[in-house]
Amino acid sequence: MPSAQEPTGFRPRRLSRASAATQIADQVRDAILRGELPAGSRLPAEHELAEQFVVSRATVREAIKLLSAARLVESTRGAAGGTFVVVPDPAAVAASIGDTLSLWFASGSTSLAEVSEAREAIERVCVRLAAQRRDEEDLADIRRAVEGGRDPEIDSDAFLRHDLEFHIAICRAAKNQVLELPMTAIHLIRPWTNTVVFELLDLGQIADQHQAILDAIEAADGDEAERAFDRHIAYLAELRAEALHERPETDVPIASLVAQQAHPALARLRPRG
Amino acid sequence: MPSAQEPTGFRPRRLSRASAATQIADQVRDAILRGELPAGSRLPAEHELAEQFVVSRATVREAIKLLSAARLVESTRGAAGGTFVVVPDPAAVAASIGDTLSLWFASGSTSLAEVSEAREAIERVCVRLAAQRRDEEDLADIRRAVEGGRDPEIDSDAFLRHDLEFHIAICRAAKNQVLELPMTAIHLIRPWTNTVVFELLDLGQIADQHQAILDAIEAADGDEAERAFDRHIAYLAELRAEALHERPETDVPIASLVAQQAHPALARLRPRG
DNA sequence: AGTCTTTCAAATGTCAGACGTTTACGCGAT
DNA sequence: ATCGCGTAAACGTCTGACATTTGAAAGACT
Repeated sequence: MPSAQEPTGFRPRRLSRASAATQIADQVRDAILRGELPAGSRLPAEHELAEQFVVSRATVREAIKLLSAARLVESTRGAAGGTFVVVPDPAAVAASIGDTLSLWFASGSTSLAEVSEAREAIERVCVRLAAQRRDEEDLADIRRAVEGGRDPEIDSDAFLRHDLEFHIAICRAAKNQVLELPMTAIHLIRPWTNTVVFELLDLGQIADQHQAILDAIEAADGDEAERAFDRHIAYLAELRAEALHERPETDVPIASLVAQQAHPALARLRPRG
Repeated sequence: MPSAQEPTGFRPRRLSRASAATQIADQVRDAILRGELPAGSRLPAEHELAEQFVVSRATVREAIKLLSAARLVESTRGAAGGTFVVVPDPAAVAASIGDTLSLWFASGSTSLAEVSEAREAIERVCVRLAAQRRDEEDLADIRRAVEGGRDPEIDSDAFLRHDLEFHIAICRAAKNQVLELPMTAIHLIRPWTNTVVFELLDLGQIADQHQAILDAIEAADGDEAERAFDRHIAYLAELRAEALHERPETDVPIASLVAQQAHPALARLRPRG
C-alpha cells in the first residue's frame, strides 16, 4: 500500500458535509445564477420547499436567510407574499461591496496611504475616460456637486457629501461599471480618510480645483482633465503630508477610525435585509 | 390637514419594522464593526443569545445565518464549538467580492470589453508599482507562474490557472491591498472572458510576453514593465478584435457565459457557509 | 352599478420543546 | 504514558403550533 503522504501537491480537503441549509441555499443560488429563476420570479412557499427537499421549514428558512443576506432573494409577508429573486440594483451592489471592503479594512492593517494611492490611480483613469464619454446628464451631475461645494457656510458633513457626489459622478461618467463599482465603494469609505485632514482644507481652493476638472471634462480634453486631477491630488497629498508632520499618528490603520465614528455614508446605504 | 404629497424632496421611508432576526443581526454586526467583538472572539451560545434578546433559538439562528452569509461569523459544532467572529482572509474577501461582482455582471449588461478595459487600467498601475516594490518572494511567485505556462502540453484549464497566478502575483507585488483586492476579484471572473479567445492564443508568445514583464519587474524598471504590459495587452486586444470580427457575438453580456459554463475558478473559491 | 367594509386565506415571522450529531475533554484501564 | 470510552456542551434539525401581515374576494350599502 502506498504511504498516506505523497509528494504531490495533495492537501486533504476539509470535508465536513455542508449543512442541509447550506446545501439548499447552494442549489437555489445555482438555479438563480443559471437563469432558471429569473429576477423577480417567486420561489415556492417555504412549506413547499420543505416538502420538496424533505426537510423542516426551519431549515428552509435558514437557507433563505443565507440567500437574503447575499441580496439574492427578498421575502415579503401577506397574502400575495413569498420569497422573490431580487432584481440587482447597482447602488445596492456597490454598498454591499463597500460593506465588505470596510469590514476588511476595519480588521486589517490597511492604511490611509494605501487607500489614497488606489483611489488616485483608478480615478485618474476614470477622469480621462469621463472626458471622452460624458453626456449632458453627467455634466449636470458634476456641475451640481461643484456648485454645492461652493457654499461658504458649508459644514463638514455637507462638504463631504458634495465631494463624494462630485467624484462618484465622474466615475459614473466614465461609463465603465467595472471601474465605477469598486471606485464608488472606495469613495464610500473615504469620509473616514478625509475627516483626518478636514480642518486643514481650504474649501475655496478645493472648489476651484473641482471646477478646473469639470471644465476639462466638459471640453472633452482628457489630457488637461488628468492634469487638473493630478493638481487636485497633489494639493491633498501636500495637506496629508502636513498633517502627518504635525501629528505623525495620522497615518493609522483604518480600524481605529472605524472604531471611533460610525460610518456616515454607509449608514444610509447599508443593506438591511 | 396638509396634503400627503409635499413638494419637498421628501420620500416616505419603507418603514415595515425589521424582523427580530434582522435586528439582532444588525446589533451583532455593529458590535463587530465597532470592535467590541474582535476577530476570533466567540459569541454567546445560541440559547444564551435567545435568552438575552428574549427570542426563540430559531430566531437567533436565523440572525446568525444572516451574518454567516456575509462571512462575519462562522459556526462550529462540538463541545468547544460555537459561533466565532471570522478572521478576515484576503483571499476569501476577494472571492466574496468576486462573487458579488459576477452575480451583478450575470444579471446586468456588463460586456467583456468593459471588464477588459477596467482590468487593463488597474493592472497597468499594479505593474508599475510592482517594479518598485517587489521582493524576492514576489519574484519567485511570478517566475513560477511564467514557467508553469511554458509547458507545451498544457491544457486550457492549467494554462488559465497559471495565467491567473501570474497576474495575481503581480498585483500582490504592488503591495497595495486596496488595488489588489478588486483586481483579484476581476481576475477571478476573467476565465469567463478568456475562454472566448482561448483557441486563438499563441501560448508560446504569451509566455514570452509574460517573461518580458517579469524581466522588467525584476530589473525594477517601471517604465519598461509598463511598456511590456502594454504590448501584452495590445496582443490580447488584437485577438479579441479578430474574434469579434469572425464572430460578432463574442462581445456579449457576461450573463450568457455564466449561463453556459459553471464558474471554473469560483467553484473552488466560492463560500460554502 | 359602484364603492366601501368585512371576512378570509395564504404566506411569512416567531415560539416552544425535543431529539440527533458532532467534538473536546477528562477519566479510567492497560 | 497511551489508548479507549463516556460525558457534556454546543450546533443542527424536526415537529407542530400560534401570531402577524396583507391581498383579494365576498358582501353590504348607497
